[in-house]
Amino acid sequence: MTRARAAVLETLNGSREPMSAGGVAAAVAGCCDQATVYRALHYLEDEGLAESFVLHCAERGVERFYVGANAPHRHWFHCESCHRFIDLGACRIGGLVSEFERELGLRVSRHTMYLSGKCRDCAARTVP
Amino acid sequence: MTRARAAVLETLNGSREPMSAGGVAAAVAGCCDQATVYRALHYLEDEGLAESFVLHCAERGVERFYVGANAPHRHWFHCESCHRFIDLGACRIGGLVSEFERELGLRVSRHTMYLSGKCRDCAARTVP
DNA sequence: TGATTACTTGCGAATCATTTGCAAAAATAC
DNA sequence: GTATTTTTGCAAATGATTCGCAAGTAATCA
Repeated sequence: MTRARAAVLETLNGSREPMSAGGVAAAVAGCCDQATVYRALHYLEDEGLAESFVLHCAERGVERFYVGANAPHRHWFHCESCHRFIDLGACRIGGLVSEFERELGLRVSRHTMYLSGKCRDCAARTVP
Repeated sequence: MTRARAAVLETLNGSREPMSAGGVAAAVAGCCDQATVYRALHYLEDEGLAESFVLHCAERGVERFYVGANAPHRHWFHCESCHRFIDLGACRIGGLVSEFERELGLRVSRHTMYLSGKCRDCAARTVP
C-alpha cells in the first residue's frame, strides 16, 4: 500500500458519503496528482477495498462515486437539490438478486441500486 | 412531435434492449445529427416517453442507456462479456422504495437498479 | 395567405470526467 | 546497495455529451 493509495483509502473511509473522484482529488490535493487519484481508486476497487457506482444527476451530470469498503455493502439516496447522499443501510436486495440468478441462469458479480429525489429537508423547503 | 424526435422514439421503442446515445445516433444516421439525437433523448425523457440510466462497464466505460417507455418500468442485467442486456421484467422494488420513503422521509422521484456479470451463455463458455 | 414569433436542427467547437504516454521517483527483490 | 518492478506526476489525448449560433421548420395571428 503506497502513500498515495493509503491517502485515498483513508479519505474514502473517513467520509460518511460517497465521494466523486474530483472530491477525493480535492481532499488529497498537494499529496497526489489527479491521475494518481484515479489510478488509486481503480486499484482500491480491484482489491475490494472500495466500491463505486455511476450516478446521473440533472444538475451535475454523470459522475462516478466511491465508497470505502470498511462498512458492509450498502445503498444510497441522492438528493437532487442539496446533492447530499443519505445512507439507506445495508443492502436489502441480495435475495432478489439471487432470485434473478436462479431464474435466468445469470452469474451476477455486482449490482447497482440508488434512489434520487428530494431529502426530507429539501422536500420540506419546497412544499411547506 | 418533430420528425427527428419521432425517429428516435421509434428506434427506442423498436429495440428490445436499452440503447446508448451512440447506438441511437447510428440507427438514425442520415436522418439526424448526433446533437439532435442527444436533444431528442432529453426531450423524450422529460416528456416521460423514455427512461435512462447510466451504466459503468469495465470494458466500455460509462455510458447512458435509454429505453422507450412503451413498456412498464423495468430493470436490466448487463453481461460484461457479450455486452447484451437481459430484461429482468417489471420492477419488483417499488415496495422497498416506498419503505425507504416512509422510514427516512424521502421523496423519491426515480430509482436506478441494474445487475452486471455474465449471462448464462457467457458463463457456460467460461466454466463448462 | 403572408408575415411574425417560437422552437428545432445542423455543424463545429467547447466542455467535463476520465485515461494514457512517458520519463522520473519510489518500492521491492536480490 | 544495486537491479528490477511498480507507481507517480505532468501534460496531452480521449470519448461522451453539450453549447453557440445561424439556418430551417413549425405554429400563431392578422
